[in-house]
Amino acid sequence: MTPPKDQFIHEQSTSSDDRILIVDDNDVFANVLANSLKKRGYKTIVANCVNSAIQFAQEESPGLAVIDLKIDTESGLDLLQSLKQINPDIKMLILTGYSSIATAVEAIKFGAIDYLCKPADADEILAALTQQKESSAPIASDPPSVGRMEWEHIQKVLKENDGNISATARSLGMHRRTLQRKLQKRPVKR
Amino acid sequence: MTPPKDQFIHEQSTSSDDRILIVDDNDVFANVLANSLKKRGYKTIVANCVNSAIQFAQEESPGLAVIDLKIDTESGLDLLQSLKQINPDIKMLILTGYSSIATAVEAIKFGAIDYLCKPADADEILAALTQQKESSAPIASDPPSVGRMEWEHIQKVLKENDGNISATARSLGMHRRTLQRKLQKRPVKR
DNA sequence: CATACCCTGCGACAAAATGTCGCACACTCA
DNA sequence: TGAGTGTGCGACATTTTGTCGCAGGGTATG
Repeated sequence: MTPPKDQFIHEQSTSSDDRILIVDDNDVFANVLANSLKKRGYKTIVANCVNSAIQFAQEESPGLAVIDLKIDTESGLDLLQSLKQINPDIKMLILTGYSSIATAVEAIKFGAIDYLCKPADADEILAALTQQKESSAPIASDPPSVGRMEWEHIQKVLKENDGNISATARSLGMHRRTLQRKLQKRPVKR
Repeated sequence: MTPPKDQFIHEQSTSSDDRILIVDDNDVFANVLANSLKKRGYKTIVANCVNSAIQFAQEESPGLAVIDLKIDTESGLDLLQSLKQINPDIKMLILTGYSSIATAVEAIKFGAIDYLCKPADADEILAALTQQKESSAPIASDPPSVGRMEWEHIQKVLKENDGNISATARSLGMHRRTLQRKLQKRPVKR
């Protein structure tokens, strides 16, 4: 219901700020995100590897980009630089499940506008991309509770480990017993 | 915004790159660090509050600065901007025990050269300040622990609420007392 | 200047969650 | 068949929360 902007974005130089390049080697994730963004009135371009991302950037010159940190064996950080070279005005954002302070610092240095951790919903991503800091901020609904956050994260890692509870616990640095108990409990509200 | 690209800095204008301003409300820590840096041939200036830091920056115009994220009740993030105004060429670095991606992103955006977590030794700090670091992409192999995830999420929401603890607790559906306790604790590693 | 509100730090104590050990049992691979 | 790994779960010591409550600071407002 809410078309993108309504303010002062007339001069959008050569690139259009309503075309978003999504780069993620996980097709499912990329497409889900693409659809969410489309619903909000943006055009999306999905790339699942660095090369096609670069190609699309040159051909379509999107004004915005959402990039995974780890694209197969390649680094989203490197891609940041490539895209910036192609279009110095592009607004990029790193979105990752394997976040770390070190990579966040590098990402920003390389010109990323923000660095978000999965899971992040489309609204959050758009807010970061369009840098809608404050002013009229209609206070987006409450953020997920910490419990919800934890649950999501556990589920994600669990799937990465093919449901192996022991491996998940190790990877998360948590005791298997505790993980078991958490899994038995509530999917957590809110 | 910070133009991430830059290499040769011959003209070091008015400021000298061998004078380091250290800002930390913990005198013990500040002095220990100061001594370590002195041993390595640098001149140091220690400030334990925002005001004196600004004053020293104006009087001594140091070329480098190591700033704690939390200086008593004030934010090192704000100080970054003040110092940058006084001397646009200053190379600043945030050093904190309460690190988070949210604050790291802001620090870099505000012009910090790097963002390190305590404990960090003098060599590490110098390497970052003089930008001698190997610029590789150390993408994590394990996902963040649930504890880390929680910490990051809390920090993000806290930032959205301008540091208001009560509001953050409400928005997170968590008890204020509990939030306070979590914030006092150090963020978990990994 | 009194009053009302909201935020903050922190002590105290019971309730709930987690860390740890340990054991039984299933399954797979060489 | 033995070694290695995964799973479910009981039991119990520790920790971490949930709650109350109080005191102090800051800020509007009548």
